[in-house]
Amino acid sequence: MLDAAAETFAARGIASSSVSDIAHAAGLTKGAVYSNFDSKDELVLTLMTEHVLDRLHNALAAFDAAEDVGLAVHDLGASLVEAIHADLTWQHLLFEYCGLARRDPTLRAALAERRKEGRAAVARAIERIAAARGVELPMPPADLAVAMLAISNGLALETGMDADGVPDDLFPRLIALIIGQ
Amino acid sequence: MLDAAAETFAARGIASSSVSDIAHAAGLTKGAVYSNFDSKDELVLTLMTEHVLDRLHNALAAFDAAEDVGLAVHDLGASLVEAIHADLTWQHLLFEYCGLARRDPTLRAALAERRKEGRAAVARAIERIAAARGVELPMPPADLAVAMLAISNGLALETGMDADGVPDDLFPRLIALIIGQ
DNA sequence: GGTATTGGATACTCATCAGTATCGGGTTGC
DNA sequence: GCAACCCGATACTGATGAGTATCCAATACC
Repeated sequence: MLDAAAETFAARGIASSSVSDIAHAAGLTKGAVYSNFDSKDELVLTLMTEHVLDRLHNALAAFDAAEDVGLAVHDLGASLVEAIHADLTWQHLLFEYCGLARRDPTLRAALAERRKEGRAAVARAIERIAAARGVELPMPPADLAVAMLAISNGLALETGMDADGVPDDLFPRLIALIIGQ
Repeated sequence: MLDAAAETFAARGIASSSVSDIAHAAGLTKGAVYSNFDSKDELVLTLMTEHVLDRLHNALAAFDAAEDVGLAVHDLGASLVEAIHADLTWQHLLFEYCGLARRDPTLRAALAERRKEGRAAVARAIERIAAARGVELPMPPADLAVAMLAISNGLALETGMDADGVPDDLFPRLIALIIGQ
């Protein structure tokens, strides 16, 4: 059900997907949706929350792998880029969701909360890796976390507008410059 | 008329603004809109095109000012940040527009074209400034232009999700690190 | 001064979509 | 076996919004 919703949203966007569309994609009807969720909004919220947690989990796993296996910072960036590419559609969904949240105080608060947690988790991961490798960070881990997320999202946005001209390895190159190798 | 549309879009978003809303904001009615534009889509396209050109023009003016007055790179970044802050709403409109374009091949092509031009203009400005100051760029100007636009947009996105935790001066600090002072 | 043109108003149509009410059929518990 | 209960289907409602048809008035043009 949530999978069907995810597919539909990916194909048509959140706002342009009707509840019927979603139900149909799941091989069911509207009634089924409304017997599982109170409203379309709740469905969206559930789906996004779940996926955001997934993404965060994956990203942190990548960090941990980097720590364990001893990848260079550059390679870590590359592996993140790969994840981003595979997940471009999702990132664009997040952008739309972000736009929706702007006009809905409840949603906005919920999103801000989760985002804070996500940033904090990334910040801790950065700090851990830096400590493990003896890397001197050029700014507080929290700011660095914001920067990494922003660059990742910004590049995804740019890719969405015009995929040519956004080199695949731009992200790791930027990270390397910011970290100072 | 376009001003009214811009205000309405800023307040309610593009998709959630009805043609009546826009007309009303202009002190007119739907008929007036449809006697000036063939469709809502055309109105949106006109408005966004115009505003994108404005933004580009302003950004380039900022670059030129930097060159003339001899601001440090850091200060240039700060002045850009100011422009971004003032224009946050607009940037969020661009994100929504970008999402709309994803599902409309015509729109997508138009947006990609304008984006390419914008990036090229920024790249030329960067190259010019670097040459004027004898700064050695860490990567091709084109890539640097993409990076700057991406970081600016990424930070705007992040600010939209949770304004706290995105320091005002993060952008110039990142630029400084990337350029290497 | 009279006619054509244009910018805008009013009042529709038509489609879409969130949400509701109600019904059926299968499963679970007794 | 029977009753309570879900889960899902069907068939609505009500609202909204894009787009259209038509009319009106003011201005421009001859």
